[in-house]
Amino acid sequence: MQLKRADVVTGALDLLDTDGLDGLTMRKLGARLGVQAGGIYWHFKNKEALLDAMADRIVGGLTQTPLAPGPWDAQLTELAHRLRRALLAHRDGARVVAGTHVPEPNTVRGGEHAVRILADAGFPIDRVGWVVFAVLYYVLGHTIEEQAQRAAGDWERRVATLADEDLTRAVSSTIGADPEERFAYGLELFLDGVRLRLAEARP
Amino acid sequence: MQLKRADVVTGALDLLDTDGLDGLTMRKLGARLGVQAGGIYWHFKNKEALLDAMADRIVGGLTQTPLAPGPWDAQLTELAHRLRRALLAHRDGARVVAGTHVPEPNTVRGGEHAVRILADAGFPIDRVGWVVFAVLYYVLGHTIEEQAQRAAGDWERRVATLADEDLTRAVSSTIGADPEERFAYGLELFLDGVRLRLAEARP
DNA sequence: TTCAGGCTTGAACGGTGTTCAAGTGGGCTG
DNA sequence: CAGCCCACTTGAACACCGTTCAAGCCTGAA
Repeated sequence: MQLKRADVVTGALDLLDTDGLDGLTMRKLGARLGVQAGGIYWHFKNKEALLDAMADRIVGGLTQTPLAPGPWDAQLTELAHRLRRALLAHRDGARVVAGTHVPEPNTVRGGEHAVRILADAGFPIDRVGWVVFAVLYYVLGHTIEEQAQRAAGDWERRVATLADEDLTRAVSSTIGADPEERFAYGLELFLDGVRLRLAEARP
Repeated sequence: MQLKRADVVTGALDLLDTDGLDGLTMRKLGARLGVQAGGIYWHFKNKEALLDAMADRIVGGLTQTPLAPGPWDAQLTELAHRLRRALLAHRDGARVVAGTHVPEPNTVRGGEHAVRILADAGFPIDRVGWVVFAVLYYVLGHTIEEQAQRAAGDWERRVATLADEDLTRAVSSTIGADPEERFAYGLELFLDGVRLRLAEARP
């Protein structure tokens, strides 16, 4: 049985989970697949193309099970949470998805979903994309940081040297918080703005 | 006159502007500074440390001129726009700042500023950090994409193949929009959420 | 003028992504 | 069943990367 395109992606995601994005090397991937490094280039013209395929696989399950019917804001919240969970499912998943912006099928499908939710809710169509991208930036940024545990330690060390008490409390209450609760909070901030504009836009 | 730490950072930012982050190489930087590549390691123990210093320089001017007195939301808006402009001032500036999360002096100072604005406005202190980071993720994400012109062309090509008309309009009205206007719009979405919570928190 | 030490050299090391002619082997065709 | 085709793999090379380090240079102080 020879290697198929999908097998390479699966192996690459395995390697990503064990070695992280910085440890994801064509030679190591070849070894895991029982293949020479150069052989991978028959399936993908680039490492970047492979990363794109990995990103698409990561966000693949997003629209697998249909969203429960309900108000638009509940649906959008659900979609954002699904995205975060999909990113967290693989080590450095957020970095992989953020780093590759060639829109592959699953990515497009996810975006389409988000657009339809807002459009159906009556949101001005030429602002829908602005909202979707803004939320996307937030989700990616939050999740990248969430997976970067590195930063937390540095901030913790730095916060001890701070004179300002408000700053100290703000930082420590942030790095000590439950990530999911923090994520939901920031998302809700956004949705408030969307609700406001939606109320203005329609009777 | 020998090389000083600050000269290396200046040269690195010059090279960043001409060659981009991916073209920023220790050997090329050495050539620009009239120095062998290895010599740079006397000033910075790492390329990462150099990138940290570059990031700090990029956000250096943020709190240079004091913010005009006024309501908290105007000040926060001004700070966010300053950050965006600072990131845009150098090629790939957003990627450089986003990629390095070791908090150096200027970064801390900027965060301190944002925290104080919200704290002085009466925002619950243990939620201030959440808001600041959420806004930061948005600014970085938006500006990275803004500097990645690559993506726009890909989306443009992809949008032609889309069946859904709403999606087509949403995408084209996004990539065709004035980036600054789009940036301000997304930021305002956030601020609406903050205003709402501020109104609830105090009499 | 001498000396110390801040700064630089030059070469090497191990690793990276990528290319490509040459080979292999599994499955269809005659 | 024989043979061939071509999808796939090899193995070696290429150019470049970040990083290290002994050895030297050059400058400013004594």
